[in-house]
Amino acid sequence: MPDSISSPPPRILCVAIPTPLRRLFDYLPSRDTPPGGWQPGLRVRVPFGRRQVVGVVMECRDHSDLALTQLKPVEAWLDAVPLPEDWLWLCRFTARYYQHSLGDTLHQALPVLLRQGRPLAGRMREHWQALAPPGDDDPRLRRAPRQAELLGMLRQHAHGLPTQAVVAQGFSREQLLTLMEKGFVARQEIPLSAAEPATEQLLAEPALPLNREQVTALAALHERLDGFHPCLLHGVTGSGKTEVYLQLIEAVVARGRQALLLVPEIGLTPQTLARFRKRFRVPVVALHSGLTDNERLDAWEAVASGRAPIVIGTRSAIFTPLARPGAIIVDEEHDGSFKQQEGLRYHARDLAVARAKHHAIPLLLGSATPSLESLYHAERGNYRHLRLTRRASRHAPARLELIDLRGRPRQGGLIPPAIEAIRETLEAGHQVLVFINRRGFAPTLACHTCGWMADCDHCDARMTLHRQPPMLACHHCDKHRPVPDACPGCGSADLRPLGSGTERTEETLAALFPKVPVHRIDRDSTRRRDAFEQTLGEVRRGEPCLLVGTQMLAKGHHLPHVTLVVVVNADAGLYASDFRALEHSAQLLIQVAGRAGRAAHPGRVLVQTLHTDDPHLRLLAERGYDALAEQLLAERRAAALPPFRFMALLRLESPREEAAMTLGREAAAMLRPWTSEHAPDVSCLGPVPAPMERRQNRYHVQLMLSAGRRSQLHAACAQLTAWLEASPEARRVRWSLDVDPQTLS
DNA sequence: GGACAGAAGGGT
DNA sequence: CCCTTCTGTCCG
Repeated sequence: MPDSISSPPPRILCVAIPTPLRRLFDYLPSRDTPPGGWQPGLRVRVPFGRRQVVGVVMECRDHSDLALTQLKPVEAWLDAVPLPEDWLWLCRFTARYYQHSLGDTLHQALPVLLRQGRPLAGRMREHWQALAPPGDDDPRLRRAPRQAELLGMLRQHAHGLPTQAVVAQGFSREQLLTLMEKGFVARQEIPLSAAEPATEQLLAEPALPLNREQVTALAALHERLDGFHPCLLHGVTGSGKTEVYLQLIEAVVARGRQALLLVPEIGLTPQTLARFRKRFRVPVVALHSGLTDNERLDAWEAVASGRAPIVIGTRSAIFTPLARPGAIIVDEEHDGSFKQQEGLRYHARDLAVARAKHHAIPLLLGSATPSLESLYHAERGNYRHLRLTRRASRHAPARLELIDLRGRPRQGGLIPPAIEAIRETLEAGHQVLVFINRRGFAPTLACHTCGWMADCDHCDARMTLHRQPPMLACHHCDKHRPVPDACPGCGSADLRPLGSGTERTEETLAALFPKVPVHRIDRDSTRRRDAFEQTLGEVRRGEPCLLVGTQMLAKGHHLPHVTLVVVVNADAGLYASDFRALEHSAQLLIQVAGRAGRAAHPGRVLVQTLHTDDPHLRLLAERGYDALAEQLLAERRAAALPPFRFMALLRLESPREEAAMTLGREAAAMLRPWTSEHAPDVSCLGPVPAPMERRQNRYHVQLMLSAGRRSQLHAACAQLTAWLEASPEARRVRWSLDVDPQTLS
């Protein structure tokens, strides 16, 4: 030890490392000090074990609990300026709330290139400007109409355009390069941080006129642009929620602030994006899965620097740093895709609430079928409840008509009255949507001689029969095998598909209505990236046709010529063990129903069910989603389920059934006495086998914690994760904690 | 989670 | 005897 009186104490850097370990690691500063000194939020490259990783400095201290000789020095600093403060806050909050490793959280919340240690400052961007004076009949362009068009567009932008904007208009970088060679345009490299030229006019096209309800909702939002003001915008399909978002964003941006809009995974369509880009003259940054790593970093930087005032993105966009936060909007807030279902199991909508509160800015949650959580908050007055009940079209939303499946012959899952309605609709020159929530040809293959069924070898599940291409596939693991010619059990050739999936219904409909095109829309038919958009484009032209699809079709897409929706089977969610199943299937039914009759014609929705007398289904059909939601909330209250109690689920999985169960029992045995002393409000249920215990040859077990108070649940979760991290048995079992689980499966 | 080390199994 | 696979350990 050096003389501690004469030498200043060495400074220690506590660094968050991308590892599941829930702790920080101490390092000595490198010899080279960053220009602004050491401070939290700087990325550093550090030795970790036998490799080098990128970490983030979280604290600068004078002491370490470890001996100095055990500490390694930082290899290099990667940022001169710390990562954005609001982003660091959000990552800290997320890691704490979801009991996840901070290093891992930061890592996931960072664009790939920043994870890899790429510098953030000093990035350049290509910028293109038209050079030549207007001379439209230049011989060098006469045979290149696209280039002429591109040049024309560039001339309209006195300040020039970045490559990204040009590509967004449907031109290519190659065309720009050709124009440069011909001397029509000049290329410039400008620093990304250079401010965008100021736009005097915010709007590129005027806002749409609002109806009275929209005016009231917007006025309520305008009144409170400062401070945390959560609002639930509860509006039926087609009532103009998007226009309210647009005009709220306009107000936010006009005040020099930024707006963040979160949309469900399949909601970020080119149409949606086009609507926002057409409205505003300022840049609208879109964050979706199709971006390259470079584009993603550009977008991140554009928003973090404040250059881009509007961001639209899916779940992970909640982690975009905002230089001047002005409002957060979550569209279709009930949508399941906002919850990440593996690793860091965060809910983007819930983080949006926390973030808006932290920034003291308005929060707008929009939905036609709000989650019970949000309705509960609205009822208690925690959220302001804004309603839009009127549709833009003249027609009221279509009623659900329940039709009885019992004792009726089915063709591709459809019974005669449904087929008859389809025929009438097509003959009237309209389009039909058939909703069936199972892809493949049939849910399984069965032997009619011995009762054998195509079970998956690796899961407690049946294999789905596919025809295109023919195979048996398990939808819970990636296993597939050829379709057997004879029963593997008894050798009989009498193997028959059991039930219907999208492929079979498509086939049946094609046979029943040979003159009408049938489009199937599911994950299998839309593998190719543009296939879906292409089909939708064709459907929007309005010729009579049949659409067969899974929930991909149910959400968000505007299908103005569909006047009949048939739901092949509404029963899946009615009697499921999962306590949210009813809520989710009601939301889905209403969403599907919303596809019918949006424009000139009224719509019909036929719902096939074996349970026409089911009280929940009848309530939904007769009195609508809000009435059912009211009822479900009362049931949740009586059963002490969320949103009346808070929940966390410990999931354990192992190739050996006993290993997971044993660890679950030990965890419960540790937790029960601990909670009775420190968190008496917490109850601990289980461990029990998960609903589908075996998946991909791994056994799944769960332990459920619930509490009336968030703080006590949180304390118990912290205790549990700490115990698991220290437990030697836990290393042989894969475990994860799901705070506010969306499903129990 | 990832990298590695040492132990265990199995084939030539 | 060597090579692959499994299991346990540590990470500052």
